[in-house]
Amino acid sequence: MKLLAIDGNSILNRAFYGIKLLSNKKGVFTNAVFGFMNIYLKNIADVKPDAVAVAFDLRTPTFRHKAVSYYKANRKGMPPELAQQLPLVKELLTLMGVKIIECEGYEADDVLGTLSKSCSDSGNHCFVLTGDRDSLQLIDDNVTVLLATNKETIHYTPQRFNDDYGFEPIKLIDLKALMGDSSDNIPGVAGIGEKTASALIKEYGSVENLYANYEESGLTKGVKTKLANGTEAAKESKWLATIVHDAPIDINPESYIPASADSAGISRLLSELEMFKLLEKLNISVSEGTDRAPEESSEKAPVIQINESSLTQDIIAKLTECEYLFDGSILKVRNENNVYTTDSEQLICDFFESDCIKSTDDAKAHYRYAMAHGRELNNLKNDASICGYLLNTSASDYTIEKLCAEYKIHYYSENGNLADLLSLNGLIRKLRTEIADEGMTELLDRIEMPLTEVLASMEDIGIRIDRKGVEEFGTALSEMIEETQQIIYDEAGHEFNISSPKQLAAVLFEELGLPARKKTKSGYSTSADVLEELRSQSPIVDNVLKYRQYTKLSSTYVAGLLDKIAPDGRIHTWFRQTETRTGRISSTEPNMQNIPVRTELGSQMRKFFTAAEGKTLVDADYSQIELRVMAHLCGDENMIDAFSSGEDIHTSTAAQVFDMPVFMVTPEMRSAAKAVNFGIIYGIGAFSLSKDIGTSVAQAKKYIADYLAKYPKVNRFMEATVENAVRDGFVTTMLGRKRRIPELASSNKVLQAAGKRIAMNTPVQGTAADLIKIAMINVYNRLKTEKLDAKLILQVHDELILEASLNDAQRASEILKEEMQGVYDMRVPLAVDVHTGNSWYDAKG
DNA sequence: GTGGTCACG
DNA sequence: ACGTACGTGACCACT
Repeated sequence: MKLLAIDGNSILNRAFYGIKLLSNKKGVFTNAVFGFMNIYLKNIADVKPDAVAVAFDLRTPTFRHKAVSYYKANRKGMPPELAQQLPLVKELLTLMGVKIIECEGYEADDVLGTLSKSCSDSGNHCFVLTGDRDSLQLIDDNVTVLLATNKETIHYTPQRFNDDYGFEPIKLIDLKALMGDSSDNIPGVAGIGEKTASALIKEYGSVENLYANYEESGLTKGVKTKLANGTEAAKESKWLATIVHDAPIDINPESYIPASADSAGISRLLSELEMFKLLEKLNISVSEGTDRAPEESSEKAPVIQINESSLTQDIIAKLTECEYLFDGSILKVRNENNVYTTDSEQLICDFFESDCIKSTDDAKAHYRYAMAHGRELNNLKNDASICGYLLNTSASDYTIEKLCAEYKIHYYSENGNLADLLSLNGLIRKLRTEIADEGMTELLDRIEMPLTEVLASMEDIGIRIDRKGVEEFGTALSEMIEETQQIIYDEAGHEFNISSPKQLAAVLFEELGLPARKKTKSGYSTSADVLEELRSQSPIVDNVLKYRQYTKLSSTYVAGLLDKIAPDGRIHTWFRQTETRTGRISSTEPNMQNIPVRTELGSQMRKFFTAAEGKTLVDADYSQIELRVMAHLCGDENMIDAFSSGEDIHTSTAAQVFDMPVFMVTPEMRSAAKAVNFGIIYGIGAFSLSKDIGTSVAQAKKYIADYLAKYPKVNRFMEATVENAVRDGFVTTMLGRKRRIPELASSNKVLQAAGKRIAMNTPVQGTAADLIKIAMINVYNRLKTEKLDAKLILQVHDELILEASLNDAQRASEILKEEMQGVYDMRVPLAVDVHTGNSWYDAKG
């Protein structure tokens, strides 16, 4: 039979360091569990073993075994992020019916040594799965070592080992006895490294044979002396390097045939860890682990007896409260034990328009449906995914099934395709309770739910685009690309793929010998900031930068946008409301929030976004909203005064930091102050600031210190925010939006520092997001109630764009400005710039 | 699918 | 010793 013997500690280690730190919403780290299971499942599929044993180190206070005695006792312990995952993996394996071996005083590799030896002796085949090359000594005809590396798992048979090392596997012990291994505290022979050791073993076969014969050999004097001095060390090291094969464990492979798995237990554990992909891979549904929800308590059976019937006008008229789901063609409404379905557009719209209080999922799509049919959607109070998002902005998605698992609500999978609909009631009630507990009810009712309708309307209306103009721009770009490409080929002396960072790096840094500064994981960086520094050294650099700019415009903007023009000649982006960690909305297919503006050439794109015939665009953007939010949140008088005076904030900051009157501030000083202001919002760091403004780190440090001295409450606010975040594990915006920050619980300094920057930035960015969302809702409602021919069509974080009839544009722009400025009572004024124009380019002012 | 790069606020 | 500012999405090369 086939036995798969796994070095649990080794694989867990590899998993932990190979995958970035992940955690569930409670802050439990999960990356090692995730990685371990991936490696485990992959190898189970490859090997198809009859039996599986997973060995873990077990160290006890009373050291009985050599390896533990003192040599390994001083090894660095596991970081806490990994240590806390160890019991989780053991629990998971146990639930899966997999046998775990822990033997007091022995390490995992000793257990594997024992198991593989006994398998080999009894004619069974053993596969040893580990990340540790030490175990390669166990290889023989009946023992294959599966070495897990970052990329792949290498199957080490005797043949493969010989190909790699040039001697038999068992002699790996002798190799280590000579060269030593610092990570295992094996001293080896002083002065003998890998190359010499390997040559010696290839020639002499073993430490013993080497020492019996080396004196008379033709080895150099130096090597002979080293060997002579290391006689004892070699013997001791060989003993240390030898994996034992007589650990007191059950060696009968039959004992390790897995027991049946506890699906419910696995489902519960993995749901808790939010590892839903893994659950899927194991063919277990999340619902298997969910108990009946407390709300649904025991008097109700899991299967609800449902009366299904067709939706009718009479039923709609009688409904007062219900849950419904709608996939775009079939509407399913639930009320008590009744489910009503229909595919009639008429009935669907009538239902949407009815007074019934509604709960659903994906509200925005339903508003769009209603709008497309010229109808309304009334009294929609709850959207499960929006609720889920408010409670945890970091999840990858918010399906009803996952939310049920996460919030321990019974998921009615017994009821087949009605599971989502029947689970919705309990789920929404639970999410509502949690939202209330966390003080986010207003955020949900006053901002996020009303916003779904606004976003639906914006998507539905879209923005007109001049297809012909874009096509012509594309043609011009193509010619420029062609031309630039040819020049680059000439300068390089040959053709290559300029778009390949790898090939470009080869040309620039190897063939042309330009100095490479920054490295990436896979080679030298060719990013714009690196190239910028090299511009003076070769004309090719400038052309590469041009090529990059042209191809970016051509592929992402010209081709990308042409691809998204709808039959009505307009672009209908998708606004995502449950995507960002901070509370901003995002835009996809296409992304309308990153249309070029910063360069002259790029900004030409905006000329093609226009108002329809007889209409105009009105564009309003907040000036420095994030700094104003900061001033409000921290209450610093100096900063508030600066904004209240109407002075340019960067100039004013420069005057403060450089301690001089405003009229003496030079453009350079203003620009440095601007960089510091950005730094303050992002969670300041001297290194990055110095790079940004091209000064020394010391100088940057001084700027920051001077800044914080002038704005003491900014400093205090930052410190308090981080302190609270570390204590609570989350930060909050002005309107109560929360973001968990698991990085703060990490023991990794780099991650911790990142967590602190997130803590400093999120309340500012998130509050600005809250404010513009409120403004959007108010603008939308004002335009509607005042019956203006003007509609919101785009939001770009601090900017709102309307399409208005020429008649109503003036009034609409007044409303826009008024609502944006007056959105919230702040300690500083909110300034808004408004412009009107036929194209986005013109309306941007 | 991931990493590099670059567009935006 | 190491990595280096916050938040996004799209495209390309490469594995």
